[in-house]
Amino acid sequence: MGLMSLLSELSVLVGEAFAAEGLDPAHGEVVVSQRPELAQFQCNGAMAAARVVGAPPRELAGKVASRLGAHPHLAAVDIAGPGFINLTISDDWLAAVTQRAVDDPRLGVPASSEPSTVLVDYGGPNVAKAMHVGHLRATIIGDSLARLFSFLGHKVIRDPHFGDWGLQMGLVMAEIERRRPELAYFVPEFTGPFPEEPPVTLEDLQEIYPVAAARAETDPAWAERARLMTVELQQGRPGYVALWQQMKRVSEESQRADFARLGVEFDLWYGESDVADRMEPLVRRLLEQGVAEESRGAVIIRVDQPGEKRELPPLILETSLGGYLYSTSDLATIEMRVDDLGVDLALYVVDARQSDHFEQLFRAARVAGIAPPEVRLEHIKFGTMNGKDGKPFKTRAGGVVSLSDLIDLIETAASARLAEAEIAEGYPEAERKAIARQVGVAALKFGDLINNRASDYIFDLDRFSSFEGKTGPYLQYGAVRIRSIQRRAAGRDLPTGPILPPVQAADRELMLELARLPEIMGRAAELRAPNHLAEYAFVLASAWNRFYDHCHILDEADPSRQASWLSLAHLTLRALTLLLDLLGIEVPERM
RNA sequence: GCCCCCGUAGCUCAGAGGACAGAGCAGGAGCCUUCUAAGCUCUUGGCCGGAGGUUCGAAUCCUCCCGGGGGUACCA
Repeated sequence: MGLMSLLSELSVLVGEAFAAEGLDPAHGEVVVSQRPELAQFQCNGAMAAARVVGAPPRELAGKVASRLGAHPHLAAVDIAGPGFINLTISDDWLAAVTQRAVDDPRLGVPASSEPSTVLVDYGGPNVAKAMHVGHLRATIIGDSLARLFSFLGHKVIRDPHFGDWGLQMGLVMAEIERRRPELAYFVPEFTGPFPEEPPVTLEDLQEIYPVAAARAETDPAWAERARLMTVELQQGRPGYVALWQQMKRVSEESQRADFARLGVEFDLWYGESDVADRMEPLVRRLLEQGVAEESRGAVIIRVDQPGEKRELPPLILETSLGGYLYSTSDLATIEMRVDDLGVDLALYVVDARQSDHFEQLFRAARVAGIAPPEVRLEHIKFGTMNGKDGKPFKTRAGGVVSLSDLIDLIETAASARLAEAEIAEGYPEAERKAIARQVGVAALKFGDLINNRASDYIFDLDRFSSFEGKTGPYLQYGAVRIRSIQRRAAGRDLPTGPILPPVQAADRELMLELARLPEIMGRAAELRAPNHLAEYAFVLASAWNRFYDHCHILDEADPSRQASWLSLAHLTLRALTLLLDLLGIEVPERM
């Protein structure tokens, strides 16, 4: 039996008391108290249980409480209100629990007893487009979830799933053709060799794509041309494939650089085109099986089952021109992920606006038998990042803000803040730059991840770069303060020692906060909600900062108390560093 | 029209059916001869969009309404 968390142990304890009364031990679930001035923990089960047996809740709570009263781990057991059982644990036990975390490389967080293969599909860059603010959320939420599931013992596969095979390719190619029809790529019978150098730079593509997208709106004939070019690319026309490969290379270069600045790495670098070979056989098979059908010249799968509450249009697999869509590649990608990668759980970290698409896609995957029932497919949806005006975040000129510009903005703000701080003055220039980068990225990521992912949120550079209060840098600052103490303690050869029972509110509360780590991680994973990690990291850092203020470790006269506090500081740093790592945030040595 | 998401303090946002609804910022009052003040302490501020319902108990679940956003067959 592995380590149990404090809350699970308490729940077992109270559950046994319920069982002794002939009731379901599940009623014994213990949670952190909502009324800290009354108790540390509470159990609400007596009210529900009382209903089952038809007894007065307070009376039942009293019976359970009297069975718990003498337990050596508990310092106080009270009944309050309609039948709350309030619990306060003994300081001795709290110290023992904290010591257990100190001795555990996993800080008391158990690894999953049923490890799965979890694929996280996030980032979603498109060929021909540099990443912009819209990619920020997908990237950092997905990255955080990937890190969390990995820490919890799952096999995680990170895949950005490039958009590289759809109509956007035809649109861009058609626009390049319009401007430079003489290029070899467009000569019908020519099969190469084609020029080594791409005919377009990333800047060109940046300019071309929006123009092409707009032209498709106003010029139907031209749009048709783009569709046709898409189909011909998918069918392997040499000139288009050559051009496509060059555009892809140019785009990927900048995207990898953006991901690198955010400290995000992937295990696979797959895109839609990587399942190109599967699409045609898949569509044919589904037609043969009668799962797919022809309708209005296209091949579709109807996804409305009898009894389905949500009506949805069919999923289109093949256009009337014979082209494939992202629906097709998404379905083929599910097949690949299930058959070749053995995925148990796939998390699609994609904008909430695509929820209909994923509902259609997942239903289609079920009816087609591509995803067996035991494979879980989930759309991890998130809201839009808006500007101060509540509308999608734009530059002053009204353009889309590129991801690298956004990172520049926040790093510049961090540099400015650093320049104001007298303590940073003596640092070498290189270190100051590194700190500005780490602080900037921390502010950006934490500012995003602290929000519930489902809601839209407002990005306000001034607020994000104040670096005070509930921000990424606040957490880094807390951790850095511990490092500073550690350096000084090492300089004076001060040892760490066994955790002693707390002597005041500040160290007791820090220990209590640390004991919540396992439940927080479990909940964050279950809800796929990094904001629970972020919120807890802030609460823990606050508890540390209070402790820092009230308990002066280096001045402590009692050597064993000092050694205990040093251990507590070490543990806090490990917990903070771990949490920040799960949020994708680095901790500087000093700042 | 239909479907999905969101309306919580001046602002930005949390909130696991439970006890008087929380945080950060902003506003007010304090704390640097002591481990980094990017910090700490205290404080002002809310009929949780509205109306019903379920429940011992609802910001949380259900229904309707109002307001905002998004999506709705060959874009991603």
